[in-house]
Amino acid sequence: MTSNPIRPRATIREVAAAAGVSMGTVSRVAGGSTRISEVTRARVLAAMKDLSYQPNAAARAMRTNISKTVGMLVPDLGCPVFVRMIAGVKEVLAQNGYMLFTFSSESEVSQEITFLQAARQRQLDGLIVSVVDETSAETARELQMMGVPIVVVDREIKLDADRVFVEHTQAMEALMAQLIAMGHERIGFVTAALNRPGRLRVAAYRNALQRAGITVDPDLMRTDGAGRGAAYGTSETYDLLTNGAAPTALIAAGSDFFFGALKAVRALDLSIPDQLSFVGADDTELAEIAGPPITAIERDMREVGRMAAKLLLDRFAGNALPPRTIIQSSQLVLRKSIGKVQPTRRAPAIKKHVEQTTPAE
Amino acid sequence: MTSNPIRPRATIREVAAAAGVSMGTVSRVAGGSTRISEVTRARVLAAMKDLSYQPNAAARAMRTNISKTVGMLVPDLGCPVFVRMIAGVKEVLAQNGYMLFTFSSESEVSQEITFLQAARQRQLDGLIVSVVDETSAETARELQMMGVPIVVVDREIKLDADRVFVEHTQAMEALMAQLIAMGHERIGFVTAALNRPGRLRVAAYRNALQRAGITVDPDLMRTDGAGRGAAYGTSETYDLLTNGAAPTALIAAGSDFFFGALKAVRALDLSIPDQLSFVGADDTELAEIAGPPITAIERDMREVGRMAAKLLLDRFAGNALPPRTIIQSSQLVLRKSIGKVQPTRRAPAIKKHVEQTTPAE
DNA sequence: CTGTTAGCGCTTTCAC
DNA sequence: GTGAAAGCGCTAACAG
Repeated sequence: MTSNPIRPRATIREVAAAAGVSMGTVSRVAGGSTRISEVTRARVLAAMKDLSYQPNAAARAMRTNISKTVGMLVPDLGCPVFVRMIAGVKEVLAQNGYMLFTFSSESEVSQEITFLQAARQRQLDGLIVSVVDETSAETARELQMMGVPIVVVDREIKLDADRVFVEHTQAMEALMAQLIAMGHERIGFVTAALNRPGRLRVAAYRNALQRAGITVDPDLMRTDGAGRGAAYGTSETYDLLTNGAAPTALIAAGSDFFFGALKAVRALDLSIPDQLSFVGADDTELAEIAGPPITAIERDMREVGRMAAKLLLDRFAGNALPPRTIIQSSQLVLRKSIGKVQPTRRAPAIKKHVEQTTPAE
Repeated sequence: MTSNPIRPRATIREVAAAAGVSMGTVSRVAGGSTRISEVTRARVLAAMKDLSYQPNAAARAMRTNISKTVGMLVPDLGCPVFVRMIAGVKEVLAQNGYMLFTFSSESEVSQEITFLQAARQRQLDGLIVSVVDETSAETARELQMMGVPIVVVDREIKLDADRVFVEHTQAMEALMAQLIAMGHERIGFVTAALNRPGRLRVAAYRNALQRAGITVDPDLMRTDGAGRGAAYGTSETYDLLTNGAAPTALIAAGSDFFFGALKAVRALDLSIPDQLSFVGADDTELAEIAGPPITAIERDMREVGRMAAKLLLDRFAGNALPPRTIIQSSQLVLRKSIGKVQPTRRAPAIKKHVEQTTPAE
């Protein structure tokens, strides 16, 4: 029990000396090799514990080209969708002795590039990525050069990689069918159509309307929110609800737009669903707890994370099949925030944006 | 522009050969040394780009003992408080060329230990930690052995390290004063008192009551939520509000208890603030957007993150002063969820827990 | 200003 | 079953 909190970290050489064996033997014990006598193994283990030895990962990685570390790139840690996915990834990875290195790009391509370069420098064994912008050539190039297995989550980019996709169309169509059945014809839609999820949802929105014989009013579609976050949800919702013929129902897809749109609805003091049917997406907690509980499109991102991790582990194990794609469903969860369209439509009272925060005295 | 996407990563030796210089020269260029002629620098840079060279971080770290990487340990990525702190830390670190390696322990000490060991193996240059449990001896031991600068955020653990603390007492006392002034005497309190924030808040709660001459009713205090998350908030709130003499006001401190408690209030269909004054903490977004907006204790965690990162960078720069402690204030943000106590107190109607989610047909 | 060289701590043949 | 030795890719003296 000689603990040396000051002295620099013990090396394999010191452990070897302490145990009276060679460095090679210590390495074999550390690596879990079987071809070691029980007595020496015990002696080495004791020495390791005594010196609180931790193998130097850098040295090991340099020798073996294996870091037992996976990198995960997400655009935003403030979005519950990604937080859940991270939890799922970590769950599977931890069971297999891998560490997860999570990085949020804060929705900036430049940060994304920085991370990918750092990942390459650190020889991460694999990557799970959900990029900010599918169309970024720079990101694509960086990804191409990684030289390690990659799993792409819910993004369409040209890359030799496994994919986990979410099925966005069905839930969106179910939602539209529901709203249309309730008599809604003017349905506002706030989202970002930059990437796969938004693109599919926009397509489903248009298709559903057309199929129902309802003219698509471009003014009701605010699908340019990429990179603008909750503020876009707030401003567009405010605009939709106060300018001209307001929609009778509003869909805000994406956790930030969901939040932002709800904020505008609160500021206008509209009652849900009496004055406005409101639908969110991607934030189960908010949907459950807002007053009233809000109908939303949701998906099991934890499971998506698990799947992504498994695909990656499979590659680590040497699987060399062509890229695979796994598809995970999403659900429409009905809550109290939508209702039949009122026969008499009111034009919402135009109020000023209200600061709802009063500082403590 | 000879790109070799297949070939393994270029080494410094290949770059040297391509540029017709020695490895040492390449290393100097990569390291940004000034003592290099402009012509050779240009040649080397060209070769690097051509081979899309990225220095091997493992090799570099092994040689220099510097990884330009900081580790950050938080208990829960689902808590907005930590997400904001991470953003602040990253902001400052990125400006100084450091990468941030974030790890969530999912409130499990065992995961925390795993991370700390991994951090030691990877020679992270420093750590910013918010531990799950201040009393965990195992965590303390692990931290002691790190051998690199550490900044502790809002936790009281015996450790030779810089600290950033949040001032919890004043906001809590301001809140209690406000509630008491509104006539509340039975004030429920749901939280976890395991760590510094909870402990201080509980103390402030008691003190405020005693100072006002109000007997502290232990049955109103549910301060054992550590590790039990939102479910604890829900069950205790439900219990408080349905058993015996219900409180007229309820404080749920901690983002998960805030959420959980609000869920119970929704299930009981109590109107805020008419039937119950309700106060949350640590989740500004939820507080802003719940119907009605909810009075809450909040703090600028992004700034806390910035401070923590600066303390760490200061140590990297060689500052050897004794440990410092920085204190960041917190605020009581008044919103519409609290009000004067009603002269006639109703006993809340006892209802069953309601599942509020109806699956799509 | 630039080339040469000796390791950093570890794993992995290859002998014994 | 164990030891000895050769590097992995890089940086930091030390020469020149």
